[in-house]
Amino acid sequence: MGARAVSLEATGSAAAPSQAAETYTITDLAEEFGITTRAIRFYEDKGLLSPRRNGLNRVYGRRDRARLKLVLRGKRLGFSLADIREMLDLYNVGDGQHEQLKLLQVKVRERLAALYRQRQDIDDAIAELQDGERQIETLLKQKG
Amino acid sequence: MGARAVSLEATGSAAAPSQAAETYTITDLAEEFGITTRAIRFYEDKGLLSPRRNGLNRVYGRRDRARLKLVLRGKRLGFSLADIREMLDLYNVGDGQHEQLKLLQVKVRERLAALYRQRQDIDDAIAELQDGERQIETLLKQKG
DNA sequence: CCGCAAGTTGACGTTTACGTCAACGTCAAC
DNA sequence: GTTGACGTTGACGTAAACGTCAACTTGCGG
Repeated sequence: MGARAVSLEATGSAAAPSQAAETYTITDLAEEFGITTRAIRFYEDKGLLSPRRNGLNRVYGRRDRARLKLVLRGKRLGFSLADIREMLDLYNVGDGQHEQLKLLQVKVRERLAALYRQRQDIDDAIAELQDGERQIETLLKQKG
Repeated sequence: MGARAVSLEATGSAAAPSQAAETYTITDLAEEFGITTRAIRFYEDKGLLSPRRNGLNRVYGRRDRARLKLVLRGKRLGFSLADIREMLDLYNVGDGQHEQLKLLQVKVRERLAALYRQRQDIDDAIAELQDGERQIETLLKQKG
């Protein structure tokens, strides 16, 4: 269908500074962030995004784009989509209120604790593997 | 059925130092290593173990137990069961020959490289989250 | 007026390492 | 003789985050 309809000036234009609405198609965002359209629709299914519609077509505004950015950031930090959804929901209810901040703080600290544990596990594994590597080299020198 | 049949002296006895065969039932091993019998059977399905049989019942010897130990060690180090199978197979073909050692070395180095990358990612995430934590605290102090 | 590219929904497939039945066998004890 | 603990195989379920496919719809370029 015609998805390129509305997005006349997605990346900023020379003339017409009117900034009418700053909208994006699903492929605009997919390309910008290096993900697939399927992923974006999946996020919507999970309640992380809720773009407007032009008929059937999804129309993303600046806030949608910002939300997507937060989603990807959350993923990079290792949060599950469910976690991310929860955090985003919090921010949209009271918009940065005390309670929400507290909860976010809890989430962040939990994630940090998990990451510390993970790093410890990895360090242990690295140590063990380095040991193994040395042993292999010794064997290779002996019999190799 | 009768699984406790053969395993008269699994953990070493006072009399009868004959050490007849040193066999274990599946639950012996499961309990010793803190895993489920289902897991052990699963490993067998994947070709990681191949205990003898007493009729239908699995009978594990010392070598089986050693292999299982290696499997669990491999898992701790982050190898997939397929990887572990490959490595175990290598060790049983030529039993520690040059070629096998070389291949094992490659595997170990690959795994190390992956772990270094993972640790870097985790460190990045930790830094970002610590940053976020500070910002949250600042906001909480400001607006309390 | 037609085709094609881009969009849509919905359903099923993928991967890994098991968990969870179901339905059954069997041996030792009570 | 039956209960109960332990064993067996086989099949299906789970979780996460999408990929892939099918079957359509729609609007713009030519």
